[in-house]
Amino acid sequence: MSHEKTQEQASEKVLPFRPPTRRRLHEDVADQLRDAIFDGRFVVGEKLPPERELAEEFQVNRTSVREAIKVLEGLGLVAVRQGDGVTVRPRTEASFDALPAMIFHGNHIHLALLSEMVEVIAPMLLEMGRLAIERHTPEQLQELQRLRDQLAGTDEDRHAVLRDIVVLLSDMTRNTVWQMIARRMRAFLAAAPMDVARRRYGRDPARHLPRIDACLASLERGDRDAAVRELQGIIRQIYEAMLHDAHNAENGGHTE
Amino acid sequence: MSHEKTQEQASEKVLPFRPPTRRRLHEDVADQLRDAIFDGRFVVGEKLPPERELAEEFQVNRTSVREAIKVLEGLGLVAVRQGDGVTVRPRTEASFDALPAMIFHGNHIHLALLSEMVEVIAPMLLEMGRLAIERHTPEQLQELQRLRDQLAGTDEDRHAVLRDIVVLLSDMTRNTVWQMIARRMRAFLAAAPMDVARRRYGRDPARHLPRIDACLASLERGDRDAAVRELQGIIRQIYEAMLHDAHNAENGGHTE
DNA sequence: AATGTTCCATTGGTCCAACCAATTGTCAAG
DNA sequence: CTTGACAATTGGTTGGACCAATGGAACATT
Repeated sequence: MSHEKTQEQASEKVLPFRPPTRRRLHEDVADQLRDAIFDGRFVVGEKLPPERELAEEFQVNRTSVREAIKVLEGLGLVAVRQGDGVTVRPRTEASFDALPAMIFHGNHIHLALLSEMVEVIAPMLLEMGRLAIERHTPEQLQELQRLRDQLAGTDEDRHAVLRDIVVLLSDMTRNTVWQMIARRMRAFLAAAPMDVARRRYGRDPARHLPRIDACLASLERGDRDAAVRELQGIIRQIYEAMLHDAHNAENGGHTE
Repeated sequence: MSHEKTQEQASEKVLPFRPPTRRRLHEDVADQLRDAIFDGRFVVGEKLPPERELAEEFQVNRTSVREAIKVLEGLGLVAVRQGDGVTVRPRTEASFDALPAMIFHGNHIHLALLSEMVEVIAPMLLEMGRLAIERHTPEQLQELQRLRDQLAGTDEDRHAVLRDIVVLLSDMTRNTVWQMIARRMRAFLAAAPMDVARRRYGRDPARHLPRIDACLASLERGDRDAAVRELQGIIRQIYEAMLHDAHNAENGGHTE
């Protein structure tokens, strides 16, 4: 396994160092345009200013603007037509990959959309876990135990551990597509500035430990149905907590 | 509703005209490179030839190569590092949007991956339908009836109708994320040259009509649980048929 | 021998200044 | 009113130049 040497190993033993991620001009431009679109500064169907104008506005070369627009096009946010211009596409046509930015908007959180996202992710996790319980190998189970212990530890970034668990679950399914989804999910969760909700409500991933242990125990007994039931419990717990937080935040002032 | 004028209306009354899809150079380059990666002509971790070399190879300007690489980067297929080069990333890091090309490879179909895809899509459709049954409006139900009749009709492209049904279901969920997923799904299904399997096995979307009618009947009786059960039946039918086809094709020669 | 330093070729990032090509609206001819 | 030619607008492509980061090789230091 694990011939993935690119970014996989980086999250093997995670230190709190963030990669210097040198920023390229077109990325900056793309981000600003993206935010402008989500802000509603450009309405759906509206045209962006012509490239030459944007280049002048951003004080960069037209090339950088063009590359930025390539990114937006890839995200499904705009449609480009020669001779006509660049028009904003409806949100529902956007790519999955655009969701993090749609939801986490600087300091602001799009709570309604976050709730909908959770509503989608929850059943996905359940199905993924169901398959994982069915198809895992002993080695993977051992690895899961290791992560469980990390979650109990005090030095670790527990949220990072939780994300790794999700990825491990997807590996257990032996399904490439689930693996892809889980990795995108990890990116999404990592991008989430959930510290806000966490600090306010004092959530800690470690609170899932009892249920996780119960699930693992069921697995070792060979009782897969019981394991699935426990899994359902865990996911419902996470699901309801997130919705609850979102609802509270919605009523109790902004998340800034 | 329906302020989405970009591509929504196009699929409203679908004529068998395919848009002239003006092809840009960088798209062609991107496609070729993408295929080369999926073909294994570039191994994971390997570096692509430098931009200048590729430009010469493709007989295009370096700019076009760069824009192509932006696209691949957006799909999560490659990682770009200044001074180092462009390296191929592991498949599991790829974006959802890369899946169609990963599976439908010119004349060839990646059957194993297609099976895994179906395994993922099936439970998604089920959950989507469940929510749709819960939350639909009378107008949407009426629209669904209309589509059902189209499916029974003889003039329509029945597979297109089926895709529209999926999108309508997602609209019924009132969940933006499901809507996004469904629209990407539609694109995926539309890109699928399933004619192959269809012709070989004589599948026709209309064969789902009895179950669809049963489901709609349950809904009108107000019996949502029964409707969900019928829905499960439909999805299982589709699911098993697809897996069956894939398995048969795998054993019975190539799909070319 | 091991380690740290300097230097340089390679490679992506950005810029500029043209010109090509498609789209759209205008306006005159029919 | 319709048609078709024209011109302005806007994205697409090109060639060439220079900047900036990386990684390895040669070299110096310990």
